[in-house]
Amino acid sequence: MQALKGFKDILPDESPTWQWVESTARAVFHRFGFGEIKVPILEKTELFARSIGEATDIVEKEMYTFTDRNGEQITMRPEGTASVLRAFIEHNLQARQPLTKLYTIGPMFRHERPQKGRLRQFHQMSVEAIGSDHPRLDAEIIAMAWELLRELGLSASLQINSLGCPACRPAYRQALLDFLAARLDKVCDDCKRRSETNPLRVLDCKSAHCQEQYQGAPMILDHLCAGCADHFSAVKSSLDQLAIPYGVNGFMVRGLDYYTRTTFELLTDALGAQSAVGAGGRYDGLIEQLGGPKLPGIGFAMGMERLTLLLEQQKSTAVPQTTIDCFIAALGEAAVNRAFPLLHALRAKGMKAAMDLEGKSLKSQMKQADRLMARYTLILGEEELAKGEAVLRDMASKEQQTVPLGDDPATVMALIDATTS
RNA sequence: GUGAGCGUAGCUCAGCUGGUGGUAGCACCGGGUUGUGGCCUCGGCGGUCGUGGGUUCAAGUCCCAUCGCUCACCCCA
Repeated sequence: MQALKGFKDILPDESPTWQWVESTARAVFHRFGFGEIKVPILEKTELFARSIGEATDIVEKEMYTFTDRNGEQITMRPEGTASVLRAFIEHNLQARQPLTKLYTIGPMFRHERPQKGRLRQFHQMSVEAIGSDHPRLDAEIIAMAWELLRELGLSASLQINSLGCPACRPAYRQALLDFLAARLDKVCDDCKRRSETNPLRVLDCKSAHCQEQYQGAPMILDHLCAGCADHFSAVKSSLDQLAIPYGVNGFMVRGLDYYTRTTFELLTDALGAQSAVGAGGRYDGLIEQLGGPKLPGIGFAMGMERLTLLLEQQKSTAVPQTTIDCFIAALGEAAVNRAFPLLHALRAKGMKAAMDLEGKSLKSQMKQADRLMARYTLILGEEELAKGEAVLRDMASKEQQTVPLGDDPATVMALIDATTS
């Protein structure tokens, strides 16, 4: 038996890295005023079709969609935003406060060919701010993503773009299509296809030959309406205020249809082709499109596999090590009988404690203590036991002291506490 | 969906033009140290060579299929 293609077990060795990413993210999100929302993994297929876009690759060929026992078309979420907005609308969250800040963390599913940093079940931290179209909010959101990466000890480059709005994008799109129409016979098959499905993406083609054809192509940033142009320059100056470095990339296009105005990506060069560790943008018409109030919003997602890969790749020392407070090494049946309830008592008092249950040699038990990175080892031998004592060894300094066991097993903990502080 | 590379011990890998699977390293267990970890040293445990066919006297090695992994394209976090 083996896991499905593109599905992966996260083993205990890797868990500390994952937990650290998650706890750091939560801390940052909370500091920026975001609250956690937990949303279902399954939704009606229609939700994703309406938000992400019928013609996108995700909806067209990557979703895990099936008919459930009641004959309903349901889908395992391929991203987080749609579900969060559905919940926002369903529970009228806009009625509680003018600006709603939400994040969710969990698995997403896309049937893609697995690759470095890309799995079929992957994990994202997804962040949404709903209720304002102020450009400072865009900058604040980007700043939060930036700050999270900084606190994780990772570096990435920030690229931003504006995709315009329903007032200016259609005209630009038409101008681009006109431009492409004259050159369609000279470009690669991918570009021919893209000009049908997502013309804005054509300009980002990697082929040098195609790039030659696109010299002088109309650029979205030159076709923004006054409102979008002002918004974009305000976003840029707000980022300047926060001293967050960015590059403007007029080719950057998102794969989801709902984006408007500001879009951004956080890119790394350390993950091969999967260079985006985080990306997002504004989606001002989406909530209304899903049947909710006419409210603007902006959000981003970060890929947890990619973050943990980066941390492991650079052997980050920031990830806290798993250690234990005390290992109890007991020698002989009488000592084990004394140690076993002591172990339980220490744990009940909040201590990370461990002991060997197999009656191994002291040498073996010391090795276990070392492997578990125990701060202390409490050695309970026949001799000490007879005197109601034990030996407490500081594993780093190798200093040992004889300690009274006392009637209450937890006195040992008090002693360790005192020694630690 | 397209293309390329790769599957040998828990992990990292040797294994030549087919001829008995490696005293390999790491990890694990034990001894050296009859009650003291990391270093050292000695020993031990551990393998359906991904799976199924085929060629051959003989296949880890060659061929086909299949599953999986990896990388890139596409797309995307």
